[in-house]
Amino acid sequence: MKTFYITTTLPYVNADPHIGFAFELVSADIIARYKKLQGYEVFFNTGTDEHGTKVLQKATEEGKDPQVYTDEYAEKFKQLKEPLGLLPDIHFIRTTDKQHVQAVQEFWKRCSASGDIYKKNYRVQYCVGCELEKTDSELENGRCPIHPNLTLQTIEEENYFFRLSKYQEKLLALFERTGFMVPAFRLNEVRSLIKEKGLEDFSISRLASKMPWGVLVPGDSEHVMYVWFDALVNYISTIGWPSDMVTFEKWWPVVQFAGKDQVRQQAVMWQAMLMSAGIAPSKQIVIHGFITNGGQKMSKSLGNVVDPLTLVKEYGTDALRWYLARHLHPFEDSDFTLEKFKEGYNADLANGIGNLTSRIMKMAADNLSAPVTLPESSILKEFPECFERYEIQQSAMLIASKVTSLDVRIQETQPFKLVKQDKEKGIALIQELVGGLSGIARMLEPILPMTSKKIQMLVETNRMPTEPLFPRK
RNA sequence: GUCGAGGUAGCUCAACGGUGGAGCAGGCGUUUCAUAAGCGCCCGGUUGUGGGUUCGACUCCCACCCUCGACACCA
Repeated sequence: MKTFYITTTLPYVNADPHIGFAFELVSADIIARYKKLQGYEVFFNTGTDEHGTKVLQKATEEGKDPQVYTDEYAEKFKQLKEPLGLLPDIHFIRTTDKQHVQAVQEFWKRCSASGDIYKKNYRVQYCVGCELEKTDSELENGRCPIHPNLTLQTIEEENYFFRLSKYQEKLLALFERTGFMVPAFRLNEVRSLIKEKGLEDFSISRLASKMPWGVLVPGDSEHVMYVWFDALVNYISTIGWPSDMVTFEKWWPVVQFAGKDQVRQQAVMWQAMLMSAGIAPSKQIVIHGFITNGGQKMSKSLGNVVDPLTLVKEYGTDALRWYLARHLHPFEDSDFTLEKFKEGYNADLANGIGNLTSRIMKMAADNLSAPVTLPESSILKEFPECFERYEIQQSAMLIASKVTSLDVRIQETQPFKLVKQDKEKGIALIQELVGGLSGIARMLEPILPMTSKKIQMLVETNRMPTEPLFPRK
């Protein structure tokens, strides 16, 4: 059987799940479901990234043991499955899982054996005000934004480094592979950067005395692995590497979904790490954009983070999935507002799919003596092509246009009248419409699985819905 | 600053150099199978600005203005 392995990134557990991650999960889920329908055996992975400074910090703030803290958070993310309508057999890995930790240590050893890990002094900048280490991106004009009046201290410590520089040429060669990254312009960005600036080795450990919440470096208990190194390995540990190589070989390589802030980590660091460990690169990396809120960046500090679960509670799972699929650009940033969400819901779902189902199935229930037996209705041929290119929005738009064309067909042929004048012709027409509706249901399967099933059930039992599929809001 | 993408109808976006389109929103009309839903029509744009090439430019060239993204450990 053909196999297909797809994964999201693992969200870091220092904040509640937000709509951006829901977008990533649902997008990957739609592709996973599509592949299943195409006859593939599918492995769909997600999980939580649980080690590192920020988690330790958050746990300490809340007066919790980090393990307890991460257990709670992992549960929160696991519980997205139902409300987001994810495949029931989705795999959920935690970077604190024993099997993962062992895999990471083995992975380290492989890289080390390749001569790609070495010790070097590492300079960190330290803000006395925050009593925290600061990364360059956290600084403004070389100063801590919270304590701009204090001079940062430079602390040196010995860290392990990964020999990223060694893989520059190999990475560039990998990037030549067409379709390695979708959309291509993301790859062009890194490619030109590598060519201009080159790649420097990066630090992959921290002192355990300062930051104990991580995977121990094999053979050196004074060091803990930097959370990047640890987390990336999940993509192979989740499918059994290295203990179950049969399973691993069955699924690898992977199609990865990730946000645009992940390009470097997923396309450069992770691919180099795989090369070092002697493992084939990922199959494909698909980079999506961010969701803004009324044009503004969503962030905790701005307090404008959209909670996907609130939307699900009011509108339902498939309503959220529809919005994510139909109204967000797959690769660019898109804006979210409640008004737009509601507008889209009413236009596409209540007035569109929901209403069409009601009107067709009412005619069917009233006039057909038996459920329509369905010939293999043909699906628009552009439809699968959209998914192959990860153009989920396009596929949703095709469905919407199909809905409109059926509405027009009803208007033009007036089967509700015809059936009174020429019963035979009227019935034939209604059967045709039911067939069309069923075709829509089939196209909806990967995107709105529950709605698809509901419509198919109505067709099979020749009934109109007892209540609207999507009540108007 | 360097590199990249883009600025088109109120909003979101389409348009191989050949009379600027769609969806949503808004207005009018109309059908009754349907969720005050549907369908039709209308409204709506000197295509960022200024030059140039061309018989002809949203589309090519130059300049300028503006917006957004990337620029390494943001986990």
